[in-house]
Amino acid sequence: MGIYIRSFCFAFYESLRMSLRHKKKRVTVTDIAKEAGVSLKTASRALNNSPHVRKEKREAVLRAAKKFNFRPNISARQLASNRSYVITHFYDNLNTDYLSKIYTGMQQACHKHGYYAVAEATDYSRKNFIAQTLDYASSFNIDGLILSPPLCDDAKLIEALKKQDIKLVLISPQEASNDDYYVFVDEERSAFEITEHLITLGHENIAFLGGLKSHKAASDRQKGFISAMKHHGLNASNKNIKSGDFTMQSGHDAYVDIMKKLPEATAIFAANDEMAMGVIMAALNDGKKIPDEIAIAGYDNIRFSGLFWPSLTTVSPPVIEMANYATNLLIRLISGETIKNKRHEFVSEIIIRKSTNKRESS
Amino acid sequence: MGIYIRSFCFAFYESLRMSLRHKKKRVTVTDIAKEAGVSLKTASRALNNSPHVRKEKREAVLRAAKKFNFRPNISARQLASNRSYVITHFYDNLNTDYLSKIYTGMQQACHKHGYYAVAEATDYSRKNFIAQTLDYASSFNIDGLILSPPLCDDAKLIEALKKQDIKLVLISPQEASNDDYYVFVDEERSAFEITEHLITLGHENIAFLGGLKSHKAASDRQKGFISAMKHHGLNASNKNIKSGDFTMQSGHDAYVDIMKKLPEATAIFAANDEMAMGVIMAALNDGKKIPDEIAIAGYDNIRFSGLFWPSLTTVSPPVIEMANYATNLLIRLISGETIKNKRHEFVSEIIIRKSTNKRESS
DNA sequence: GCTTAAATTGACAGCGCTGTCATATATGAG
DNA sequence: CTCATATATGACAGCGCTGTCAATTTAAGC
Repeated sequence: MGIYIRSFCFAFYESLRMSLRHKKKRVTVTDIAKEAGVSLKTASRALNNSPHVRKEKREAVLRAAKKFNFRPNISARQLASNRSYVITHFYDNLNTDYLSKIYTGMQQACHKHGYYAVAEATDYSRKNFIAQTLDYASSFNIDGLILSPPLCDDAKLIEALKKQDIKLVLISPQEASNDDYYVFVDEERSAFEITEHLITLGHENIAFLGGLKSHKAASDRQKGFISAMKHHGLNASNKNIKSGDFTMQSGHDAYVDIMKKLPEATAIFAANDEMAMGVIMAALNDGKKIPDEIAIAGYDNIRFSGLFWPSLTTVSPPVIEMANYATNLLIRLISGETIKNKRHEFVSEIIIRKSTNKRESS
Repeated sequence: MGIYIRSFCFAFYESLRMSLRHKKKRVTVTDIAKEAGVSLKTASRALNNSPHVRKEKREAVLRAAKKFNFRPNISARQLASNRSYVITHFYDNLNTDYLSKIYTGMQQACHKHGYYAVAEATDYSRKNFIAQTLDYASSFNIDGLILSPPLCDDAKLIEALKKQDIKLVLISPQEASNDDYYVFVDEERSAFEITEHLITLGHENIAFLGGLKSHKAASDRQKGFISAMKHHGLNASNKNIKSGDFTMQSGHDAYVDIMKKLPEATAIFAANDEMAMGVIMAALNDGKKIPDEIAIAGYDNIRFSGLFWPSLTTVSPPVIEMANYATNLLIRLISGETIKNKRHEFVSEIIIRKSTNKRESS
């Protein structure tokens, strides 16, 4: 009985399966080659941009491919070349917002090159995590890996992957060794700019609400804040620099604290959006008008910051572009290209919304 | 929608590429067959759960497969069977939270059956949307499609896909025809339950904040609210039923309105989390203590509702499970199984947090 | 035990592409 | 113009699997 149910549930009935193959005629490289008057292999080379093809033949092939709306059969290519054309993003992170953006960027790049993008959740806390990851990557014959925080900061994992000759590109590592390929964003600069935005609006008493010391991004943001303040001859000291733990609640508490010790503050810049939202709630609770009596800025541009009310001025890291770039880089690595610049820096966008400015500009 | 793969746009240098093939010996079906003492084809059948294999042989094959840690080569299988083993989720929705959950559920099911899960953003507003989608699905040889709102409510699209003999399963369609396969969630029941939760806490004057009439889910939620109130002999009329537009701002405005017309209200149930958050902010602004003076419940369990402060009591639809079920269903359809139950109903979980209850239970 | 139908098994081709390697053609030096 | 070298091209095998179909074994019926 148990067995019957089991096989009933999971069996793939061969006989039934057969009936549903659709025999749509596929355009193959052979067709293209025939049309262009070259050999199969030359057509293949032209389609893969091999440099060893004469210009006229290449053009003839590409013309034929276009005419027939040719799409290479990915499976056949995979099988023949012993590559999977799959790029996987390993993550251990619950921020779906961030993950989706990475996936989108990967997909953009993958599409362009005939690769598949796959996102794979891992459980970083497992003890045999590295072994499992290696097993996965090799048994699925993954061509390349994208690693995001916190995985991209695990030196052991990275070393193990490199030893297996798996190409990888890191997104926003806290610190990267000289032979890692990675993309990152200049947090300090963005923090500088958004602070400057507040200063430009006329604020002079601006408080900064930082995060955990161990979090490199948070301290970079703090540096940016300080240098912007100093650059404009304003005060940046313990008096107006507080720290929280990145939760909304801590933003709320920080507001109360700030207003006690620095009642003249007219603007607060929090190192992440959630704390900024906590600040907003506390400020509203306190009867303050936003942004007239107090302006508030955040960091990260989480999805909710645009839906929040009032909508939140914040810093938006170009995650999609970063993932796109990282994936392109990875594909070039896989293809065997030699790449001089192992790192690429991105700059975030400042998104001005109603929590600092009445006229929303985003 | 990045529909066209142009692998030839960017150079893959053949000569360089050659150098990096790693010759790791793969375990193939042939190895398994040899080990198990059967033919290649029998091994293949056993591995694919074909019913036409004797028990002892099947077991021998599976034992051998396990021993060698065999993983079938997906590309070869794709090529030989003219199927892609790819299931794609087409969406046009910016709610990354929701999308990630669907992807997770799809992946769980896909993993189990050796399929790949792919998520593909589409641009529903394009005029040749249907043609492009069909083109994509057929040129990538997609085996099956998952459609979520709003795509799953486009009768024309669905009809066109069916005509192409592409299997599909819908997630939460507003209304589905009799021959669609779909999963859905009982909104009315969950709304009933969460209303009952408020009633159990002792609330008698409960206001409901609904959404747009055109939104079927919103009106189902309203029905659930009304029947729970009536069931407990409480009033549910125009006096305590308001409507908003699903934004935080509208939640805020509704709170003000409710307090004007129904000052004795001690609880508000909003038809989505964003409005509930707007209500919370307005209530805090109004000097009310949550949940002591006013309890607030939402719907959807968006990621932020757990991070919000106070955290929000809400209804959590089992999106991952739904996507998992839908994908399993799809795979069975692809495999040619005949399925009696075309629809499957899910029930949401009520998540009780601090906006209604001091002792958070989640 | 014999006949017939059903279930099980295996030999083999071939999916569409790329790697290999041998051949052909172009280029350059003398 | 010739030979050496670099470059371009093509024939062919085979990646690992599944579909086909024919051969074989088993079960069923009498």
